[in-house]
Amino acid sequence: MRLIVARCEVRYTGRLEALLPEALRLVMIKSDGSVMVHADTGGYKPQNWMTPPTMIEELDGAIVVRKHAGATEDRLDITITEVLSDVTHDMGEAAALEKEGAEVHLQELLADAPQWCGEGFRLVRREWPTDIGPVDLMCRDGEDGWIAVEIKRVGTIDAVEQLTRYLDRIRLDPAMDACRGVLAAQVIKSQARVLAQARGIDCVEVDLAVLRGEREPELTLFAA
Amino acid sequence: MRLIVARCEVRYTGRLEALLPEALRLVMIKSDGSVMVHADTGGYKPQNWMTPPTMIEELDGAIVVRKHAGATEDRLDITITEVLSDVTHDMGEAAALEKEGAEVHLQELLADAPQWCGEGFRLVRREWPTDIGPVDLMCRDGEDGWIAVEIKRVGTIDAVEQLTRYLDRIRLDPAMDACRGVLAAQVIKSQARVLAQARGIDCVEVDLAVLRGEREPELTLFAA
DNA sequence: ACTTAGATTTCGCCG
DNA sequence: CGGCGAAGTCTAAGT
Repeated sequence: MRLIVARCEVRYTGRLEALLPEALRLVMIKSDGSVMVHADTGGYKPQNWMTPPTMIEELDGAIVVRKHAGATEDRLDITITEVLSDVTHDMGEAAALEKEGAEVHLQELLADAPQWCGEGFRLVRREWPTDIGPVDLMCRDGEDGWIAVEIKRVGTIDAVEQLTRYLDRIRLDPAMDACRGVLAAQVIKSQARVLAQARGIDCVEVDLAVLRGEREPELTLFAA
Repeated sequence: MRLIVARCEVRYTGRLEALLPEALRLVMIKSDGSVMVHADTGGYKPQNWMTPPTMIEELDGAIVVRKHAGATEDRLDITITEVLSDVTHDMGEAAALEKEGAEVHLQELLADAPQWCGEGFRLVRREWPTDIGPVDLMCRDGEDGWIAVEIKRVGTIDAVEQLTRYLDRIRLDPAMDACRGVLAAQVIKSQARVLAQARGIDCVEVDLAVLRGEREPELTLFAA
């Protein structure tokens, strides 16, 4: 990884045109060809960048980064006027990130315990195929009724639209014309809840800690 | 901006749980409180990060970054075992990025020349309000018919859904119950085109260079 | 090569 | 502060 702290001007030409006037910035060049230009503020995002695969040329105080982007060419022009620091570190391979709590994980936990999506639910299969894409879970309830379950980390209006499209397709099959829909998410936005209700789709908020059995569900009032 | 090249292990607890096993990485700490952990590969994204506002504590070889995230707390634990480099640069304020070619520019250009959205169109107003959000352009045609125009850089199926939701609301007004819809974009995906046609929504592909008057539209065959 | 869907999306605007 | 829409979104997976 090469780290250049320098006074520079940066121009991007590609999906749009952008110019960074001359100022002190960090230019980070990774061994995979990534190039990022960071200011000391502005948070997470680089002010300018190019993702791999790239071609990097350097002549004099100018760094040109190129990339084939379909028909046209993306191009990053870095003009350096003063170098404060320019160091390269060999970092080798860094182990990958181990994550837990993403949507896929939620789907695994709910597949193992579909009753959290609705009383008496049992799993028929995960990734139930339709001609416009797979439904996360397909279940049946105590009366053998079908239920399509869409799982999100955050349940938005888009999730309701997506589940609606699936239900439209599924119900074309006469054997499943009464298929119900359930949106299951860690958080469900109120607007999504309203739209779901209007379309007869049930909403369920699920708690990761409860699903993992780490925490008891909230106490039921008037429990025996 | 502080740049630390070090062997470290990083743990994130917040919206999910994540662990980065010990390896050589770059820890970037911006003066606005942003913290990013980059590997030498993996492209644009840091392997781990926290966006401002943050609280940063440092004790011995451990850096702890905290942040209030609603009810709970987000936390980044960086455990450093070997420091290869640790430098701080004062960069001052970096000038902001000047962009051109984003959706807002497309909207400005089309607002000035709505005839590119349809023959005889004239603009009534930009950002026409509905109770679920503003329509990009509201126009009327030669027969005084209403047309809601949704503008995107890339026209996808989601854009058609969005415009459909707007039209449903707009047509509730008896004076506008015949309001038509137009999706205008630099590129329109074929799936979006199919869905739009099924819903009676017109699609228009617009060319930025033509809109800016930099280039003539394609020659009309059999022109007089 | 292209399309689709997820993301600790981030970011900005407006209520 | 929450909600919504855009982003040069990026990225990984499937076709």
